[in-house]
Amino acid sequence: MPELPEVETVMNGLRPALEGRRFTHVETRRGDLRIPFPKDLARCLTGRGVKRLWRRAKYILADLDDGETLVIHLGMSGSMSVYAKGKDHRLGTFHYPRMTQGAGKGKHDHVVFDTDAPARIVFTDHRRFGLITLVKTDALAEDKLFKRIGVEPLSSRFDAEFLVAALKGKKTPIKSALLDQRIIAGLGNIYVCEALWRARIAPRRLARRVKPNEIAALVTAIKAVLREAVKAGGSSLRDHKRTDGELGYFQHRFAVYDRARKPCPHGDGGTIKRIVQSGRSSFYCPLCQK
DNA sequence: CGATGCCCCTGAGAGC
DNA sequence: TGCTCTCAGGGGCATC
Repeated sequence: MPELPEVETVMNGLRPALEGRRFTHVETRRGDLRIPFPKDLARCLTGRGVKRLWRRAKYILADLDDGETLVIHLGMSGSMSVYAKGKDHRLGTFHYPRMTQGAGKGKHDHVVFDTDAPARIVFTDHRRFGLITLVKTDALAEDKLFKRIGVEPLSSRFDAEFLVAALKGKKTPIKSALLDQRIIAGLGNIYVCEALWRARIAPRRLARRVKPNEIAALVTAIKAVLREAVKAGGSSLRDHKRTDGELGYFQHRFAVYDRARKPCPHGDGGTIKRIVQSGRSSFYCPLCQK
């Protein structure tokens, strides 16, 4: 499901329920996700406070007040729902649904976090490709999950010079290189397709054959599409929803993703085509992407 | 090391 | 209605 804009949206939605708050009660249901929950996760989280929430690649990170970080990945189908407890539904600028009976009792609700906001956060993931774990905060960068993660695309370190160097000599198609989290952190299938379309680069081009001026255009396109999508609350296709239950709306602005056989919005008479690259769909316009 | 293919899991939607 | 097939915003691991 979620790429950088969706993860960013979920993280922002969690903020009023988590940041500066304390876990009053935590319950885990089935722990056999991508990696098993740490032993006694529920018991050992209870009573601990969250100092700060942030995002790295497609991970949501909650720094706890005692030197550990709660690490959350939503996989393909994960979501976090926040419910307000008590009379006041409003937490900061967010208006969460009132907690109803059964919140957290669904078939695929794997963890229920109650905090002193007061709020209830429910982690749901029907495909179970997500993960929740704990890592020592000062060892995050060297952790197996993070040590090979590349540059944040919305940071100033991600520029044309960086990407030219990163793609140099790469024999893999440009589409695959952009999906490689060791190079750029947080891009997924949707935003790679959209950025390639904006930069007018065909997804099958070999990375090493893409010219520096095209790479510069690609960097601009990646930053722009991600910023627009974050602003729109991400894209809601199947599973993504915001923590308050509302949908993102960037899917209405897709130029190519999931638009096979539709006209290319560049308006030159091209038609969007779907191809498969390393088992995943790529959407592009054969007329304007060269 | 780099590139590729397969697999993890469940549900939705299409076609028959 | 119900079966079977294909596909899905991710990523790790085995293999060559």
